[in-house]
Amino acid sequence: MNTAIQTLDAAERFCTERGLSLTPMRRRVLELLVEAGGPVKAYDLLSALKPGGAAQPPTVYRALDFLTRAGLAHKVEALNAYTACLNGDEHDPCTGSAELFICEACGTVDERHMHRPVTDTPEGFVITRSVVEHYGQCRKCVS
Amino acid sequence: MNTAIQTLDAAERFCTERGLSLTPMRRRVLELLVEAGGPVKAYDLLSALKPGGAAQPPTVYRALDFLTRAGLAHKVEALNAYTACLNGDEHDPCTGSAELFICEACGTVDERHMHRPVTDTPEGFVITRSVVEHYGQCRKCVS
DNA sequence: CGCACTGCGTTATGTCATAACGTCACCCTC
DNA sequence: GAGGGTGACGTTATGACATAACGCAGTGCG
Repeated sequence: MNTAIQTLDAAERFCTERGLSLTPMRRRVLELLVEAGGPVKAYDLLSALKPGGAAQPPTVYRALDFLTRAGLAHKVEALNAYTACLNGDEHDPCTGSAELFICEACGTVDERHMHRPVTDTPEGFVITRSVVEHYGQCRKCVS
Repeated sequence: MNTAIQTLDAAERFCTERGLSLTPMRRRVLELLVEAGGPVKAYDLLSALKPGGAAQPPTVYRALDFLTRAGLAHKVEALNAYTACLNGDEHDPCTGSAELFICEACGTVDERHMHRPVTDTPEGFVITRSVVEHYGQCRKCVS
């Protein structure tokens, strides 16, 4: 799939612009996330990494930590899984929180960024991070 | 604290009305959640249960499963923790998804129910369950 | 009684994540 | 170019979260 390569290149640019180093390890993990096109478990990434040298859990978790901090990936909290953060072919990683729509039938994740304000906030509450995940069925799987 | 007893009684009524059996074990776990006033880890509940007979993980997880299905408790996904679902003194457990505001300073959870529609849904996507968790600081901890 | 069902005990195991320490490469500065 | 700081990663071990699978007791019902 060609888009994967394009977005990886874009990710590379994104990192260099910001002084972040997208090392081979990190790039490889991002590549796996992009190829998957949906949430992937850390230990599945680990297995996928094995062929080229035995990787250990901390290796993967460090890469995921980097990618999530950089905004190139998200953790899907309710699944204990991780997904790449890409906006189509134009790579423009989200800066804040994202809203995820996860199809429980085919596993794909549709990502939207939160435009809508949180109107029902308790008085004086200051939000620093939000987790918004919707589970259900996508258009294809409903029909 | 008297409200705890009131809400537990209310929970009891709530269950009997619906043909659910709030057994001593389940009631005890709910009681612990209410007393905590915030998210509690499963293994912390387990420790709290120990004094009166050695409990094992499945015991707690079964109780939590019952309570969450009944709408008397929620799992806080991003914390791997659980919290009681109580609306003040009047016990009226939520039927659908809740929106949680979690103070990272004092650990309290403020629960709101989602009145607002999700406007930015992908076309044709049918939502069956939503996880909405906001992290930050409550009014008391900000100042 | 014989049977199904529910709740819970018990043992064992599976799954997810991180602590702690060592090594190497890189870069900066003197 | 020797010393020293830093960041990335390897490695070992362990901690933290969750469930599978089986058995048994109590209850309700034909």
